[in-house]
Amino acid sequence: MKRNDVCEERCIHQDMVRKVKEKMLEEDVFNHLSRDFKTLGDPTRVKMLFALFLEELCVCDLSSVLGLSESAISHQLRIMRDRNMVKYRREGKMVFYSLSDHHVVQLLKIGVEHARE
Amino acid sequence: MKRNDVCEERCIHQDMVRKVKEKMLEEDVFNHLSRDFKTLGDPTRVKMLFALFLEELCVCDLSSVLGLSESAISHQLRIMRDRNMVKYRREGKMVFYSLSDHHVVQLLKIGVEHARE
DNA sequence: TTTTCATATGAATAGATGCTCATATGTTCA
DNA sequence: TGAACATATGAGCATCTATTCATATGAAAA
Repeated sequence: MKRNDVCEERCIHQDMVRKVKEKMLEEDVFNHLSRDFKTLGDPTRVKMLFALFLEELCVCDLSSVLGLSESAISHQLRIMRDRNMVKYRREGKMVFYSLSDHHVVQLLKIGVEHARE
Repeated sequence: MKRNDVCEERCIHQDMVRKVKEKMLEEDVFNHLSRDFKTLGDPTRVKMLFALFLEELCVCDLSSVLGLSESAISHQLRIMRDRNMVKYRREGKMVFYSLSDHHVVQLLKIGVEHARE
């Protein structure tokens, strides 16, 4: 028979655990949160976002700045579009990308501070 | 013959690209940065960090809070120890973990704000 | 010392992910 | 319309990663 939540014994600090469980956020919030961090958790994407923080750029520009294929850049842009981290505007054949969210800028700034220490 | 950086033609906005390239941070900074974000980019780890933000907890407590095996928790703790995101203290047979870095708290807070919108 | 318990860790595996290549879409210009 | 070009996307593959299971370590109690 499987031990259930209530009759935990062993090393568990029941009071602490109960208290923490009550204060934990909803599953969805954690999933959303970790998905956003994961999006920032790739060197290519973080470079792209930093570049877009400096200037609005087209796919070709990003490709040149990062030294990666336009296909690779475009795939990553799609991911960041889906996560609402970048927005775009079309101008003729080109598509210009820029950051869509001020939170991204905040996260980048804090991250850079931390990374530099 | 491969086209080099200087004689790019096509769609590239040379001035912008040059400007952005100059302002880009060092490779190491981006790698460190993305590694930190990646560490936050997993539901299990983000839950663990949030729980540790609420209370100092032992492995067994975290296992109970998250509903995951102690082995899984321990593996994740090791990753976060290596990234200097959590610290620990031994007390008898138990090891208590807590957050080691105020940046982590900042990142979590901004992330939660964003995730909730 | 030996046993017990809390934690740590190595190996294995299933699933996720980033890039490349080929191809499709959509816009401009001839 | 058709050619040229910028971007987007699907498939495939190599790599990475989170968990499980088995085992090791380390501390306390018997």
